[in-house]
Amino acid sequence: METQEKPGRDTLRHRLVDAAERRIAEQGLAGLKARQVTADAGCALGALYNAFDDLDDLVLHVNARTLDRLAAAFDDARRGGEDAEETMAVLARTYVRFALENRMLWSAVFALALPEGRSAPDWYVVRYRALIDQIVGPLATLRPDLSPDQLQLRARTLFAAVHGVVGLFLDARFLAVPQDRITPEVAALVKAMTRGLSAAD
Amino acid sequence: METQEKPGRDTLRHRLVDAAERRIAEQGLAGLKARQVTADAGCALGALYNAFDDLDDLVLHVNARTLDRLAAAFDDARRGGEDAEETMAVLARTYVRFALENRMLWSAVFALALPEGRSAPDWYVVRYRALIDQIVGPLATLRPDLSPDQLQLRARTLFAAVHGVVGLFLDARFLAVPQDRITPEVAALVKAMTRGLSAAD
DNA sequence: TCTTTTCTTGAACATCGTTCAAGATAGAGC
DNA sequence: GCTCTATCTTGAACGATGTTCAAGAAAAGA
Repeated sequence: METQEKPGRDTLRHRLVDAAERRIAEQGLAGLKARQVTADAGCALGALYNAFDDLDDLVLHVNARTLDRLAAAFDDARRGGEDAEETMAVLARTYVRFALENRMLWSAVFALALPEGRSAPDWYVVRYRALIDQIVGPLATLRPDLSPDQLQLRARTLFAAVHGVVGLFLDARFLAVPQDRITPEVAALVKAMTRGLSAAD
Repeated sequence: METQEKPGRDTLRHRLVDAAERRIAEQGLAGLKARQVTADAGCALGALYNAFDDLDDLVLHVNARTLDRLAAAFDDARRGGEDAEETMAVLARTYVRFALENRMLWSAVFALALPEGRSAPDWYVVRYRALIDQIVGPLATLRPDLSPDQLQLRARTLFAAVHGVVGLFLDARFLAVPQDRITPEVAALVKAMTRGLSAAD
């Protein structure tokens, strides 16, 4: 059902994603309204539903961009570390920094709740998997005891754990924590998870 | 602004929380509608706004119940462990089991996004803090090198990390993972985080 | 019993996502 | 150029939603 993306940088689809990205970055996911975003993109309300299935579909495209940017940051970061352990630490710092600098867009990636049963399309999942794969590399060096299958799973666990820490700390619903304490905590978490050689599993 | 809670088990407030809890448990947070919940509770639409400030306010009361039940489960669990390390492992298993058995209600606790700037009331934050405090105990035994302040922070980190793992694994948006693989991963995470004595921080 | 306060009601309002029939536009074939 | 067809565009309309509010009912106090 996903129509071919025309390469043009000035298609309606592109302008809509731009407008939605701005809106989410400024007002958060909840601040994204169909009427507002179509006005920003300079088209009628209904045109949105010709370009995309849904508002959720539009958000998915914004989120894909965000994931791509994080993946690019990971790419740079991976070149920074001397050994695998340092690479892992750099990746963690990169993640924290990215989340802090792109708060709204980053939360939108995880706040979007697809309706019951509807799962993300392949072109979206691919991006998430690419992120995990960047972790598998250094993790494999640090944990030669784990099978490829276990490595894949453990990389996701590590990602999810860091995600949970950053997310729950950023969310001011519960007691707010000074931002400069997040990075050390995440570093401790990652170090503990990667220094697992002495202890089994 | 929070009015006195009358003790009666059959007040309108109580019936509304009951109805909302059922609705969330069955349909998820997104399935909770003002008209539906007031019909279930047997009152008019407007009565909701006399009993509670808001729909969000109602959800907060449902979430408080959920947090109380998790705290009770933690209470039982803490009596189960021989030493501190085992206690911590039991707490982790308890958390995972609780989240799996109360999926919708548990996600509602973290899915509720208060409007910009509005933070949770004290009577709600107290419940979250109580949960963390149950972790601080065994963690203090395992990590005598940490100051009280660092302990409080590290307990939150641990909680948030486990939360992230369970949350991201349950969310079928990204690749789904068999449920029986979650518990071992969380166990490995907790073990790594508590066995930090040899490594610094 | 009268007065005052509190609770209850459901119609009304504003806003939202989404649909759709009608009009505009753009190619394709000749 | 002309015609037919397919696609894009439009904005009014629909149904659902959260919230408000004036009016009436019930309860509480004196």
